[in-house]
Amino acid sequence: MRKETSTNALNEKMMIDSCGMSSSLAVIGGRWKPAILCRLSYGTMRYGELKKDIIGISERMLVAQLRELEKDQIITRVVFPEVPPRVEYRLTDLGRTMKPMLDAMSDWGNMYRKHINQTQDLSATVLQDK
Amino acid sequence: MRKETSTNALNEKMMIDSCGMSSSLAVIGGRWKPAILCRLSYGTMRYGELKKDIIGISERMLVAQLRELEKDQIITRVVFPEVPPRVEYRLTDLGRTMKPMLDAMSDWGNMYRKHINQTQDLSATVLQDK
DNA sequence: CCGTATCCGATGAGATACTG
DNA sequence: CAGTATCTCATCGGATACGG
Repeated sequence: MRKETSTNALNEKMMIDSCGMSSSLAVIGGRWKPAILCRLSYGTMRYGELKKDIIGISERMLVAQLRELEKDQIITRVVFPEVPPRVEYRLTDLGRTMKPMLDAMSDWGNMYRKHINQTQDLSATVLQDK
Repeated sequence: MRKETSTNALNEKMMIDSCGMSSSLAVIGGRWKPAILCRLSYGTMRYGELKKDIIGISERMLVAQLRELEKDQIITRVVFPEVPPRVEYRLTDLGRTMKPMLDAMSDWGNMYRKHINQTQDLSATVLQDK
């Protein structure tokens, strides 16, 4: 970034050069984490609510992604010793610091989709800016 | 955004709920695209420069990622009809609109890594904010 | 209600050798 | 110089059945 001295042959260097983006992607990447984070950013949710709300996710994947986010200290899992059992998930303080990043990604993604749809509609099969 | 559409027609709803994040991740996600985008955000680069600079990437993956970014209209590939051949890659106007998002991701990722390293150093085996 | 366990196909990604 | 072509293995993600 500042200078590209490629004398260091470590992948660690590559990650530093990638400006922390790789670290962010390691936490929020994957198919389902955006959906989970987007929902929890609005507040606490129960397991069943997440499962019902995120259309198409399997229980296996939901649990796996929640466990990863918990391990990464982005969310917390609160178990209520009741019958029937109840488990709530919420963002940690660290998780809430993601908001500017999530907003930026959401904004650009929406803009990008509109742009792609427009160019597709206008030029149909022809890509004239290539 | 690209490849999920075939299996489940309801995924469209999920992606809208995910606030465009999925669209962004479809474009910038993956192991090598952060490294490529980060470098091209500083200006034009030749194929060989990218290959030399991004430690550990195989030619196969470099070409594949560049082709995807080109298809997504994020970068352009400029071929100079010279001997020896020369090919330059640069961001498109659309690609340059990613900067706020890339910066936000970079900033959060760097902050996150510092945070994780600190809590590891300080609390060792104990996680007290759980 | 809130998960695990198991199986399996699709995709991502690395190594190596070759080419216009 | 700037790529292709194959082969291979690891990981991601889906379906289904079962467990506390």
